[in-house]
Amino acid sequence: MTTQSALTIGRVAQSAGVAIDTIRFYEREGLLPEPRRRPSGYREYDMGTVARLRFIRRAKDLGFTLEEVRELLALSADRHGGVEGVRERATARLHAIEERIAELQRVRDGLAELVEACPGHGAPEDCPILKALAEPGA
Amino acid sequence: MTTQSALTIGRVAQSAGVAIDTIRFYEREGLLPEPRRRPSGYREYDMGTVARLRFIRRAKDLGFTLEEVRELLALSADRHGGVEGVRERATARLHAIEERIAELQRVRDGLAELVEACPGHGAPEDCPILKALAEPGA
DNA sequence: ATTGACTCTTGACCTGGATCAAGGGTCTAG
DNA sequence: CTAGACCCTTGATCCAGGTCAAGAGTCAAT
Repeated sequence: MTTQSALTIGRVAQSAGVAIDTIRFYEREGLLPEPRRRPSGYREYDMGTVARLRFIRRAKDLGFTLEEVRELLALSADRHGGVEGVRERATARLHAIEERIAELQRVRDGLAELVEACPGHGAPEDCPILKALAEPGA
Repeated sequence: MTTQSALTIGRVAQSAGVAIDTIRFYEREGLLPEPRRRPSGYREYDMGTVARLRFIRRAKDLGFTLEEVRELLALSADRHGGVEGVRERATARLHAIEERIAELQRVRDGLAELVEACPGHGAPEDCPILKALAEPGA
């Protein structure tokens, strides 16, 4: 069992490795539910929130936007049918990443060719990099 | 020789394939010099500006930031020593792109593994994607 | 009891690269 | 001459994902 001890926002932030402001921001954005409050107004959390914040961080590391994370969180709470949605979103993300990689590879190849062809000295007119940038073609 | 006929901002925008607002924005940002003006205040350009805008667009397509483009433009005007700088910047950009590709490939591999392992149905607790996002590890 | 660390709210600000709106002047084809 | 397309300036707005500041209240250790 994870504990239900009351954590302050500062402790949660520490445990989850995010900034305090980020937690309040996520709350406003609907990624975290509104927490209980002490009579003084202080937010009270438990370890579940820490886990949820780590979930968010990991999803972000996988390239999901906060909007997509919101969806994933909703789907993960859906006991019937949520898993299909999760798999769909992950697949879509995977394809997007693959497209981005392919695009970057094209850019890299083009740039690598230019760098190789450039002697690194001489007149600007003879620099293939500058010529490629200046030429009307492509 | 390229012509020195006076072009309005609209024609330049059309020829270079950018928005009028973008041209004024680049001028403010120092990527384009302040142009001559008609008595009415209308900006007047020549084909050199069109070429310069195309240079900027191509450099952006290669992943250079506007700040870097500014540098490239300065270097391209430096008849002595500019080429070394250009090659350096291009090499740096190339390395940054390669790092970004490697990073995305790691993300892709991680995500692909999860998607493959996920049956696409069943309970959320059994979904490897959700488990990976929820687990404390890594 | 005090003090220093913590938390609260509201609301502004940041990056990069534009893009748009409002309100007004200019140019040109017919 | 006039209509409509074009251009001018200033300043606001957008996107995502936070980050910061001010001013005030609270908590815990000494």
